[in-house]
Amino acid sequence: MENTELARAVKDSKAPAISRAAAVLRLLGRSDTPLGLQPIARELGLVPSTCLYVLRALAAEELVSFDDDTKRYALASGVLTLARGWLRRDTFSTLAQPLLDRISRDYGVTMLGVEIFGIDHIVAVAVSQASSGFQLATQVGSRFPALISATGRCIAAFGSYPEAQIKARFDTLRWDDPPSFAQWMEQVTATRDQGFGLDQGNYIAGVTVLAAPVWKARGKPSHAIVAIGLSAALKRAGQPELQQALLAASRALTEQFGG
Amino acid sequence: MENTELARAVKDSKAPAISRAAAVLRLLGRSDTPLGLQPIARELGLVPSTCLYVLRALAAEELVSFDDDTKRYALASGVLTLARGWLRRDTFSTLAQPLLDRISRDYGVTMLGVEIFGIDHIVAVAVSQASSGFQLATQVGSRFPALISATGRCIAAFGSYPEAQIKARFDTLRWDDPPSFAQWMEQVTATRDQGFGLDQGNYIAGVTVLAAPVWKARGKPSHAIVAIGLSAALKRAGQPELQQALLAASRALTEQFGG
DNA sequence: GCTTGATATTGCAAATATTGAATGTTATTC
DNA sequence: GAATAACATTCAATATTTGCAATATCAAGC
Repeated sequence: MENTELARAVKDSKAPAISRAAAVLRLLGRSDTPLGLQPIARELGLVPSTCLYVLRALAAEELVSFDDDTKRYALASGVLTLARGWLRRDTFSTLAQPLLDRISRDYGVTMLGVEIFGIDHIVAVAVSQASSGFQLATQVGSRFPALISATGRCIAAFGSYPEAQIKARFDTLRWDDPPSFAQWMEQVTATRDQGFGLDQGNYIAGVTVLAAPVWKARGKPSHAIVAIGLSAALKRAGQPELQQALLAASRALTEQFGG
Repeated sequence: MENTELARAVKDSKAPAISRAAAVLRLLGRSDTPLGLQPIARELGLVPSTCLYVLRALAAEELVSFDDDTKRYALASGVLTLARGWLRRDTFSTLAQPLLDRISRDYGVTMLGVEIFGIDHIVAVAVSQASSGFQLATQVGSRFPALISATGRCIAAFGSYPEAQIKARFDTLRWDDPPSFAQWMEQVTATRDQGFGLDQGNYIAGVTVLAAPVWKARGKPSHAIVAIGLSAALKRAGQPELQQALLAASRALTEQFGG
């Protein structure tokens, strides 16, 4: 479990309190309800007293809130203020946001701007929710495996990773309706030709996902923009146009951003 | 400076590394460019070697990024992932977002959902940028003094703070075009009657801000929703309707949320 | 209302993170 | 291009934090 990983991080680091603090913050972020001291300590394999000091320090920094009646801890909005510092300086999310908003509005889809972390994972750094109908809820900061869904096909297509490595990663993915590796590799090839990735109900049944890569520099794409909509709705309402809009936006972003 | 405050936090805490880490994160969040070890240590009054270990621990947790060529540190997207954990569980921002999006679209204004922290400060927890024209850039996580602008008038009007305390805070505010305290108190009274606060170019010249309070429980309002637009544009296009929309949304939120 | 089980909190000894000087490394100046 | 300055990094001694046990506090069950 995470316990052993945390134990290692604590051992190797010269500032173990920080590893513990980060683990606590992540645990609180994962939890759906505020947690008491004991559950936190137990889950992370920490000594309660140590855990208490960590929580107190985090509370003093306004990164966690403490309810004195229930003695429960939860994330506080201080984490948002940290995130703002990141957002403020991220060129991609700033440039992408208006484009995402427009496509989202024009086609009634949820749009994401994601940052690519190699073949490991992607993080949503800009979000524009579909205004109407079914909401496919994703927040800024959401993390996904790199090779999943439409973005995954882009990363495989344009990332020039050895096939063995891709296969190994591919085998760990969880889909609603998993494609075979062969099928998927065909789609990766198609992605290379078309310039965008397409996932029709594989990742989530009934949901179509399109993704187009964005380059900060030559080489592997650094980001992607993603459109997510109900397959039924997209069939009715101009998926071809959406594809063009997505491609145009991704090219514009590479232009401005990669400069 | 912050040095002395940090020094105190470090002394009092049983996990000083965490205070230092938080200070480092905030500094990196404030900075417009990545920073080297020395500037960080100097600014925060930390011993360089200690600061190095803090930065390494934060980097290992993916909360800061490290460029090995330039030896510079910056916030990493891990802070976004933490923020997501908070957003995911915040009822107000979830409920408010669609309402903000709609008003923003209908009236071409930038909409904020803010959380109120007593008479001290407010934090933007949901944002919907005006789609067109001049962008009044505010990100999720942005922090403002509690009594500034239209929200400030709401907090003064509905917060039942002693006037002396309000006056003391008021005197520390910075406005483009500062109202006198007497003028401002009149507007606070008007806010109590109308149910929403109005700032016409005081906070930012040429910009009109409206804010309506939202209650989680009886007593002081816990949140507010805020509309921000260019004064000239709002005069042309239905400020009265916007006021009604804002009031309706704030009442709906109090209903669902406070319910 | 008392007991029981659980939790949060404190004190103390031992392990170890912090410190400041020394060393290696890069960038800048002449 | 050498010398210098600033920087990042390592190292060993010590001041502190950590972990455990003991205590205090709380909630639930009988």
